[in-house]
This record gives sequence, structure tokens and C-alpha cells, in this order.
Amino acid sequence: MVLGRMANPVLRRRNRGFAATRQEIISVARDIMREEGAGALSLHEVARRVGMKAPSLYTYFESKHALYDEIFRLGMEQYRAELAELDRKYGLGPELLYATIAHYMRFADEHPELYALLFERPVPGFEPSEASMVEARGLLEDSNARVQALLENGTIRSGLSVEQTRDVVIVLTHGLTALKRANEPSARIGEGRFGALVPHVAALLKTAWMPGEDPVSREEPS
Amino acid sequence: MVLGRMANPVLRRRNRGFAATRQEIISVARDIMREEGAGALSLHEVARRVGMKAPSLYTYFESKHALYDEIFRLGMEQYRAELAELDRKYGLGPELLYATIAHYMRFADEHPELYALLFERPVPGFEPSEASMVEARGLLEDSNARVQALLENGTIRSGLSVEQTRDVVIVLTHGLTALKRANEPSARIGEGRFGALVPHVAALLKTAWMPGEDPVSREEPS
DNA sequence: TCACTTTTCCGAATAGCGTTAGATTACGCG
DNA sequence: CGCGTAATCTAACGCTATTCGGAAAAGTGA
Repeated sequence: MVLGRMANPVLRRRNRGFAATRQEIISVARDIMREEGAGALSLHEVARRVGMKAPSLYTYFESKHALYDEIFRLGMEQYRAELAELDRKYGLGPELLYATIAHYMRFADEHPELYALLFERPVPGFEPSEASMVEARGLLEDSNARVQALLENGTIRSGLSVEQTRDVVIVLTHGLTALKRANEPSARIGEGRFGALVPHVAALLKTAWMPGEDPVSREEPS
Repeated sequence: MVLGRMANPVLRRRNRGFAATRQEIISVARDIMREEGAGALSLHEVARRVGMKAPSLYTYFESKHALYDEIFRLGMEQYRAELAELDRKYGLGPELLYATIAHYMRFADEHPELYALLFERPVPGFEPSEASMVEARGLLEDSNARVQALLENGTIRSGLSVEQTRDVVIVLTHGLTALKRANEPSARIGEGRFGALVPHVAALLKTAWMPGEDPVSREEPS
């Protein structure tokens, strides 16, 4: 019974180091959350899939909540990076409004387990750690500031304040995504009852807010 | 040790009949859902609070999901009744728009456990039974038709279809409520960042849609 | 290569969960 | 009173998260 050392997943992993195993656990955990719902994560199931027994996972995470917390932090990080990407692409141009809304929806479609953990409360008793909340608050402020800067680069025509208009944008963004996920989770963006509404909502917002390089002297960007 | 027969909660209940005990179980279950989150309901905890052992609950509900399902159905019923109340109060008058949005938010504040079960997916693996889904679809159609009738009793000025405008109303309603619950669960309606936004959003909607008894000949109702 | 340390893993155990089966208790009625 | 039925119990199964103590493997230095 001399098996090659690499036939055993445990032995195979031992050589890859702590960080790699951690990553594998996180990846499998996200798989389960995607398949069964974010709140249905089970450490025993994780252990089964990575070829371990459940107690061994405690070498890598001090509890199930700590695993959730790491995934939460990771999600924040990724979302923040993607927002930065959007900024590089659109600057404060008028397409940024549509792009921001559509991106939120796309993020929810592509990483439903992250979306659930970040923007819903699917796990009873789970509160992100203070460290993760710092990241989360940072993202929130960034995000608010972005939308606000965009709005200030134009003229509000509805009598609402900049902050109120910003919050309306957030409400529409989250509402559209939540309803799309609940009613047509697999529809593509631009399609389906709520997915198709995104460009219309973006257009509608321009009834209340006129985009423009400068409220006084407007020119088409060449 | 001759205790009065009524000192034992089990004996006390025996005389009250099946339906009363069922109600007590439902009530306690809703308490727990409100305290710990809708997904954190535990039959053992229910049993403890009503003075039973967990298996005894299976006399009244054939499973934990069946208990969830009954609460789901109850919530639908109640929400539907409250909508009918709104109709009696406002008819198709222009205040109905604000009242409908505010009512959704108030329902979420007053019955968070029902709101979570009806409009979120807090319990992994729980799908309402077909019977409950009939009720749910009925409510959804009712609700859609109500908003649509209100919109048709006026003029849409945004280029959107009636159905699209109706969906925008739904998006705003759900988005406002979800964000209020996540960020300021205990604020009163009309107060707080999102709670205070309700009247403004209702007003904003009238930029895209003009209310009126009749688009052609408008009169004030005496 | 050998001995020693550290890291990684597992087996056993605890306490809680949902659920089932079977025995037991209490009640209403003849 | 005694019988039948409805309500409740205890015991058990298999699942979960978690803790502990020890085994096993990997790494380290001579």
C-alpha cells in the first residue's frame, strides 16, 4: 500500500503552505455559499470537500464566523478595486451614472455569495469584526463621495440636495438589484423585468439632474 | 406536592384546544425571529418558551419549514388586508402613492420578522409551499394592479410605459425600505437618512408622472 | 542520518440542532 | 369506571460547531 505521496490531498496540500490552504478553504466555502445560500455554510461540508476533518479547519480560521469575516473583508476589497477600475474608465463623465448602477447589479450576479454577505444579512448572529467594518465604512464613504462628485459635476433640477439626490441613486441601485436577484436571478443585465430597467432608470435620473462638464459652459467632450 | 392543575403550563394549554396552542407557538416563533433574526428560529427554543419538549411541536406543525410556511402565509394575509385598508382610505387619490410607499416601510418596521420572510430570503432551503405561493402571487398581482391603476389615473411624462413606471415605484419602495432597515432600523419613518427620503421620493415621482382625476378634465373632488 | 521542535491533522467528546418512533399521560365520553 | 383518542414525553439518530489532547508529518540543526 505504498501510495504516491501526492495521491493524498492532505499530503499534497502540506507542501503548498499555510496561505495556499487558507485560500483553498475560502474558495470552497464560497462555492458552498453560492450553491446553498450564504447562510447555509457548513464547516463539515468544507472539510469534506478539501479532504480534511472539520476540526482541522481551526488551524486556519478560529471559528466559522472568522471564515465569514475573511470572505466579507475579501468582498469589500474586491468591490472597492472594481469601483476604482470604473473611475479609471469613466472619470466623472455622464456614463458613470449608468455604469455604477449596472456594476452593482453585475457584482451581485457574478458573486452572489459576496453580495449577500456585504449587502444583506444572511447569517444570523454574524457581525463583521471591527477591522472589517473599517474597510466597509471606507468603501461606503468612497462610494458616497464618488456619486456625490458626479452629481456636483452637473445641475440638480429637482429641489433635492446633493446628499438627497445621492441617496436616491443608492436607493435605485440597491432596489433594482435586490428585485432582480429575487425575481429573475439568472436573467442577463439589460434583460428581464428589472434588469432591463437599468438604462431607463439612469435616463430618468437625468430628469432630476442634468449632467455636464460645467453647469455654465457645456461642451461635448471631443 | 398537590399542585393545582393550572400550575403546569402544559395542563393549562390542554384545555384551550388545538388552535390556541398553534397560535401560541406561532406567536413565540415570531418573537424569536424578531429577537434573533428570521433565520435563527429554533424549535427547541420555541418548545422551551411554551413549556414543551421539542418533539411535541410536531403535533402542531409537521416540520420547522411548515411553521415558517404558516408564518409566511399569515404575513401575506395581513399585508393584503392592510393594502385593502389603504384602498378604502385613499381610493385612487394622489396621496395613495406616498401612502403605499410609507406603508411598506411601516410594515417592515412593525413586523420585521414578517417582512424578512416575505420580501427577503433569510432561511436557506425554505421555499414557500405551493399553497402559500398562490397567496403570494395574488398579493403581487393585486399590488401591481393597484399601483398601475393609480398611474393610469394620471399622465406619465417620462416616456416610460405604465408597467415600467410601476416597476420604478416598486424599486424605490423596496430600495428605501431595505436601506432604512439596514442602516437605521430603529429610526421613525420621516426621520433618518432614508426614512426622511420617502416624501421627497414621492414628490420626485411626480416629475415623471402627473397625478389627476382625469388627464383631460381635472376637477377637485368636492 | 538522527534527534528535536513546530506545524498540521485527527479522534473523541460536548452540547446543541431537527426529526422520528414508540411509550406514556391526560382528557372526554359512554 | 374504562376505553379511545389526542397530546406529550423519552430515547435515539444523524447532523452541526467547537474544544482538547495526542499522533503524525515537516522542518531544523548537528
